[in-house]
Amino acid sequence: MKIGELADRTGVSHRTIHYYERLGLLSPNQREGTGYRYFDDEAAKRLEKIGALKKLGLSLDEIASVIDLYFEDATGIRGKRKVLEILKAQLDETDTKIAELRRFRSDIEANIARIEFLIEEAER
Amino acid sequence: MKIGELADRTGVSHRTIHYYERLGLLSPNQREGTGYRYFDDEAAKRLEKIGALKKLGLSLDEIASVIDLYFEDATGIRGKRKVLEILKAQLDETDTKIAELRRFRSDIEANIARIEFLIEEAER
DNA sequence: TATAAATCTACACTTGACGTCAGGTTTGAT
DNA sequence: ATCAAACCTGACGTCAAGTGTAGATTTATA
Repeated sequence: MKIGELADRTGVSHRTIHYYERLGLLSPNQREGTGYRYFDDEAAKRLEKIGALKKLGLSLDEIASVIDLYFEDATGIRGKRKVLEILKAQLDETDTKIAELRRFRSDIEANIARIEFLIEEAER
Repeated sequence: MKIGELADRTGVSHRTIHYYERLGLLSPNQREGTGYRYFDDEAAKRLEKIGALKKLGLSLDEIASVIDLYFEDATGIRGKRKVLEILKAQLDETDTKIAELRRFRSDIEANIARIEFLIEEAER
């Protein structure tokens, strides 16, 4: 598919796709003589994954350095250990983030309880 | 305490503190004739909370509009219900984010398992 | 009392992540 | 064949979130 369709399907603007390409986050699988970019379905999946990683707070640079891990094919065992390392680091980071969110969550709950108490008290 | 100490204690640069003040995220509790800013302990807590909210992905503008909820004193029951609403919305948001992170986490785990399998296979 | 360190204001600069615009090429529909 | 729509590149603009710098003032210390 061409860039327009990819943009429509993913909700990512074509200029943003250009930009991501320049950063090495994804690349069209062929450009033939004409200059037009042609993408396959994986490109759409990559864009989705990029969005998810962004939501996690990763910068595009950080994403660029890990995105390929999610789309490696089964061939090429070379470097797999390193991939494993990086993935495990990501796992740790994710756990940390979850823990932080949990703490934040109970903070909010405490605040809610406090306010609810105040309201109740005021109503009596 | 003066801005330097606050900066040291929170790890937020004095320039950033100035910047936050301009955005209405926090304000020194007095400035007397001299022009120097003097902060109390609450300022440090506010900076911490700002950091937490940023980590949740809130913009400084959004933070400015909710930060006070966390530091309201017990007086003034007026509007408490609204505060409650906002806090509950935040709670929901937080839950959503936690859920997203969990999904992301199991994604990573799946990838780790896949790669581990590949390595093991290659070693045999 | 001198002088170095901390602080002030105001303005300019930076970086990341895009968006806009202009001028040119390619494609698709008639 | 033509002509609009889609695409290309490159340069510039923008917005958020800061950071840097200069010149002046205030405070702390020897």
